[in-house]
Amino acid sequence: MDNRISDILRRNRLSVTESRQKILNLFLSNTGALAHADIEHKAGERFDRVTVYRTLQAFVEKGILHTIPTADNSIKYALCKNDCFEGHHHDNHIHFVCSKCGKTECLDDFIIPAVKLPKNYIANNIEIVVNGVCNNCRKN
Amino acid sequence: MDNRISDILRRNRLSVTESRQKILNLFLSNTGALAHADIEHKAGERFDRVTVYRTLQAFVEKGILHTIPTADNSIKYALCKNDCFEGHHHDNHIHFVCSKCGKTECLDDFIIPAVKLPKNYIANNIEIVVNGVCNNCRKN
DNA sequence: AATTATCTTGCAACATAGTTGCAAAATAAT
DNA sequence: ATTATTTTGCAACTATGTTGCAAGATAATT
Ligand SMILES: [Mn+2]
Ligand SMILES: [Mn+2]
Ligand SMILES: [Zn+2]
Ligand SMILES: [Zn+2]
Repeated sequence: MDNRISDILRRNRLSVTESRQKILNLFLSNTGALAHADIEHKAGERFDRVTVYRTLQAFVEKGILHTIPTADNSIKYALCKNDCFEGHHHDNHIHFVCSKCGKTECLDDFIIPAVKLPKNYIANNIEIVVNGVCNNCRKN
Repeated sequence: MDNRISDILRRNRLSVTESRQKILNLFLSNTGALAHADIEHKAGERFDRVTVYRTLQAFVEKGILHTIPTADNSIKYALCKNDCFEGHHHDNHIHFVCSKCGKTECLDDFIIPAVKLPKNYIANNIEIVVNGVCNNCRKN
């Protein structure tokens, strides 16, 4: 399999195994976020449910993937772009869910704006999920 | 039970039953959002799981409650303040989750700001959930 | 107020999502 | 090549959510 993939795994001190390579490959060769179920079935390949759970969990811990909470209460996973590492995520960008094609995207260049809060409230993390119609679906 | 409660139910064309009154009362006498589990056990009272699901669902449909998606992928429910009605919610405010006391609040007066999106993207709905420390917990 | 019609509830049974312990298999270290 | 460590898959389990249906409660009608 791709060399880049085993590099990423080794860099994060994860032993390179077949399922980790295949699951990571799904994210690298896919734009958009994936749900657990997507991964479990993807491409005819079938991984054990438990392995998928543990792999996603490991990837999130290591800062390879981040989670996206969506309105329908299903977690999606997407690649971290740059400066995330073990236990320290910096994925402060807007997420977009298209109601036509269902795709969930990271809008990596669209920074979370400052939000006003009541007096003495402290913000640590701000999640913004926009639901709407993406460029592609608007045209068709 | 409180008169106001049966009024709300009748106004929404819901027959006034004991469980609906008790569950609605929980929200009226409680600041902050409640999760399904909170409601199921609340105050020694025990309602059947199925009844709680169906009641919450009915209240959301009627515009009495709205849902709040949280980062840990658990839905919370909170009262709609004003102009929500059957199938048309207008709860476009910020939600705040305190990481100390765990309380989830509707910041009803804190309007969702406009967010920049890529060209040709259309926003229909914007969810903002802020995680941090509330006024109360900051002082202690 | 009594009867009838409609709606709601609780139970059982089911479906799906997620977790844990453990032996076997795979990977990494020596 | 051998040993040590990590990961996997299975089974068994818990938690969460859904559906059909008969019995009970509420609302409408007389
Ligand atoms: Mn993202
Ligand atoms: Mn709210
Ligand atoms: Zn789209
Ligand atoms: Zn607090």
